[in-house]
Amino acid sequence: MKAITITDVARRAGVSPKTVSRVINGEAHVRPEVRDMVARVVADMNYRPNAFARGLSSSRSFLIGLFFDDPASGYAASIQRGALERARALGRHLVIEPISFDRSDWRRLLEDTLQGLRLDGAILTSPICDRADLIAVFEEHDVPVVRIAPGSDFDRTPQVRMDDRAAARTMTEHLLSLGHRDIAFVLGNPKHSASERRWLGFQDAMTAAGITPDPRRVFQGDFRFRSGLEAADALFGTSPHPTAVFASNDEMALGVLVAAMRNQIAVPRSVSIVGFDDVAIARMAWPQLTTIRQPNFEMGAAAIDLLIERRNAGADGKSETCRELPYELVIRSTCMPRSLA
Amino acid sequence: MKAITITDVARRAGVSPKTVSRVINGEAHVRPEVRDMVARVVADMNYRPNAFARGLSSSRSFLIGLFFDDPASGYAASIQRGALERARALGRHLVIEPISFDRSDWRRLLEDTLQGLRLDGAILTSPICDRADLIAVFEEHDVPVVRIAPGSDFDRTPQVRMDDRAAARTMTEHLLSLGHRDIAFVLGNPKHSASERRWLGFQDAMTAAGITPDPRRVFQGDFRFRSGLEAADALFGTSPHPTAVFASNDEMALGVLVAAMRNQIAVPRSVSIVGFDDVAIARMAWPQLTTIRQPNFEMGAAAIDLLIERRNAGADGKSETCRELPYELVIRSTCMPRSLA
DNA sequence: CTGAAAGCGCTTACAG
DNA sequence: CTGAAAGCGCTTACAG
Repeated sequence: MKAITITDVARRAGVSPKTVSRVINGEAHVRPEVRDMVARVVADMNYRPNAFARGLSSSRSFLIGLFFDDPASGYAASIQRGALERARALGRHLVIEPISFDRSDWRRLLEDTLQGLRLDGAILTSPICDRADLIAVFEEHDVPVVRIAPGSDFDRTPQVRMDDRAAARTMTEHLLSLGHRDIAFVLGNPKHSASERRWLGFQDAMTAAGITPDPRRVFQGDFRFRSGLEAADALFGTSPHPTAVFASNDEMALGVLVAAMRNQIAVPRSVSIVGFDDVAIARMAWPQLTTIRQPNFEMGAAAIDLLIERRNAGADGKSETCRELPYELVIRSTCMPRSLA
Repeated sequence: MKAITITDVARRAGVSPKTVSRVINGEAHVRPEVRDMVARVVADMNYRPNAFARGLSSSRSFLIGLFFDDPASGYAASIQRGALERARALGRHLVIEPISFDRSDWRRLLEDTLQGLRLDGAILTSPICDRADLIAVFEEHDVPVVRIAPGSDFDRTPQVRMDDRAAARTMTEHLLSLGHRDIAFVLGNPKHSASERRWLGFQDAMTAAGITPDPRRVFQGDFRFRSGLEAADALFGTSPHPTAVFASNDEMALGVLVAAMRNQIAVPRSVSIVGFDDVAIARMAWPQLTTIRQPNFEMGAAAIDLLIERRNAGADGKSETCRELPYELVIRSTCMPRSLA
């Protein structure tokens, strides 16, 4: 199948290739009747511009890179899906790129990609979005970056975020409103800046309620199931055990839930458990997990929007630099008022 | 930062651009000392070929498309990860493309991609890999395809698979060896050809053991958690309930597990439950799920291998057309001998 | 084994 | 508002 080129279209339409180019790129300065006519020929001939020719002459690639540390995590998957749908709707393609800082040649690999692919933009997710040396590489190669949930250098790039601290505070207040006072907290992976924000939000609410969190009720986790399980095994080994546990994400909350079962502690009758994220597995547990819904899909889509707006606004033009998306407290079945315990 | 071109390298090395091209592409017919010298200049100058110029002149893109129906499923995520790692190791980039047959213009969207991006190859996953009209579009555009776990038209494209039928038979034999005779089966989503193969494997083992599966113990599911839950609620409403349940994937097995808990049926004491896939959540349940490990990561990587081998072999050359990967029975904690029940 | 010429299919920069 | 010319940075096809 021989591909149709812009020259074929121009010949058939009786105009120059440049005019066809103007029409397909929606540029101004084409008489309406010419525009319509050319558009009709384009559709008739089923013409599609060659992305490589376009990229070569204009150094626009229509390719957006999504950079991940661990592309297989549930967190990454939902962001990816949001970015994917929006990118396709806007005629861009999404290239997935893993970054491994373990490899000493990560920088060379990245530069290969950046120089070879001439990405129109890049999306950086947590935790790699907080590496200043990484961002610098993108800056050197003039690739616009949007970061999702960064924890520092807020003025350096546009960003998409949600208020983890307020969300954790809301969740803690929910537990307090149920009468809980002895609340354990499982910290998230310290590499992710969100971990600290969630911990601060927990403290905010406790302090406001006149409670000083007990250090013996705080456990270091890493956002993985196993760490929640181990924290909770330690927790339930003490007597009395806390009446509620706030895990910094759902996967760890599930670990806490399993530990409770192993230790024959009824949930929520004897202990309330809450998570954070609202990933799919929150509804596959029994009881179903009370959690905070984090709008990952929407954050992925918003990151694409910011990148495109930026591009359309031009280097000088002003465009949005921070989009904050709302969270939501999702009450399901792992909590119960303390007085009924 | 002005990019370095092949001409810059050629000038510095005192050779023609064509010779540099030969070196970076590893072509034959370059004197070893020239090759080494040029390679040194390339490294010194930190030269990286422009993918668009390359693509435009050679119609090779170094881009491989991974096509999904539902890119957010856990199944898709692990295949993606395998494909991603192997593709990057071989200097290819992975573009993720969703296909929605719900949209009447799916074909046009796909053709835009195929003609615009000139993919070097495409990986099709289940269930879309069994759509003959989809495969035809790739054929028309001369894009080599490798399918993962197809259910028909085996001679049409190279493929990566595992023996679902034998795996299901193995799992069933495990249950039979524990003394179970009254085994319920939850069917998978009929759109996926693997669903039927698993069902056949179950029947194989039952028949070989002289048992005719009871139709009232067979439930239609769709691979989603909820369908497992609903099937099992029906199941546990009967008396006596089966002593074992084989769900066609882990997510549904988790649904069965939750249903058992809701119905106060002890697992595995009163009922054994097994799944299929060995996704991450199989270990986040309590008790941990006995299942079949499906090598998704390896299948994604193998698909890339087949695509590259094919390309290197040329249109006429022979290359591998079917790679079957091994499964594994993973015994965890949701099963128990029937005699102890 | 090596290179000069032409071309891939667009867009940029300019002219009118 | 429209177009002719040149060029993007490689590789192909050919010659020697």
